[in-house]
Amino acid sequence: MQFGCKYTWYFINRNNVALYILVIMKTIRNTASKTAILELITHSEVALSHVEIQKLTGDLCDRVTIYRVLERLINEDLIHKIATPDGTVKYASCHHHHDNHHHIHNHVHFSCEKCLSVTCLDSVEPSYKIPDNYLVKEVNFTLSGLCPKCI
Amino acid sequence: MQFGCKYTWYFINRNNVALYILVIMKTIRNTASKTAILELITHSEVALSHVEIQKLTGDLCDRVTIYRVLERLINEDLIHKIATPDGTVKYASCHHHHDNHHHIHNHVHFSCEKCLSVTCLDSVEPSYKIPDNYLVKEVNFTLSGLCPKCI
DNA sequence: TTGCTTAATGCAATTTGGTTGCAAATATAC
DNA sequence: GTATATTTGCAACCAAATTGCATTAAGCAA
Repeated sequence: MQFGCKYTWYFINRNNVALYILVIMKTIRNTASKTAILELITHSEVALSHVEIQKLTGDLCDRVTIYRVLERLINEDLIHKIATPDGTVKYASCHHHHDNHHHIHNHVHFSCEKCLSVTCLDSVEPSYKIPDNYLVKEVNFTLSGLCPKCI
Repeated sequence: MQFGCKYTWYFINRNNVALYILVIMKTIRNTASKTAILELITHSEVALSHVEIQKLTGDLCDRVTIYRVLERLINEDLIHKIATPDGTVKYASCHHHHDNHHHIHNHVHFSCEKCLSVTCLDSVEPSYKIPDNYLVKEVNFTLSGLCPKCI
């Protein structure tokens, strides 16, 4: 069998049933839009919304492309999505402050109600207790109020 | 001066300027839509979105009315708004578990990534430390993963 | 370098979520 | 019951996000 893209065959034998699994590997491409948007987010002090990215990139690319690039960057684990308490979606770069014991992704953010900025608080480590019939995979901790600049 | 609704006059004297302030008291009315929507939210195990409320109420009222009723219920402090990690807005009834020391409104929720349900975790009390150049007014703590039903 | 394959983009159209203005309906006080 | 202001329904509007499809271009191999 021949394919133009990269692929691998896996073989497993389960319950006397032979399975050949074809894994097609999608090659991720680097484009001008993608690198520019990632640059913007990683160099920004605060988390950025789609409209903010659109204004900052100007006519670099279509707004639909921005959506698709953001989606890809999330899949590649280069950025993460933040929802502010009012439901606005923002994007920030990942710093990978994982909980070493349980490999839980921690997101600690501060959302200023005055200037509407969202900042990652990498130094803050929240602690909590939860009934063990829940499986926690991600911790999303958003504090809101006034940031140092607006206080 | 005469008004059909309730009102009070306040008088203050500040910097040699006399101010008469008229405070008009809006009377809140109970309607079929309002009671039905509040019933729905208070009796629901999980937080509900606008579309979910719309489906559950059927043709009880217009979708605009739902928005306006929800807004009023929030103002009356009977329900509160929750933003899930992906940016979806949901509504749940208030249980008033305030932080006794700082009078900060605590919102602790669990968001299931499989059934997309959002539940209030009233028993969980997160602890944290934050640089004191921030003024924290509200704490929004959302854990995500798998809920007991989906585990 | 050239050509091939498939990922990524642009554009238009569409869907979804939420808001606003205004006339009509209705809850509450008297 | 009547008066009055609140609430509702409807239509229109707006912004945010998604989808389909033809076109463009990134990256691999020869």
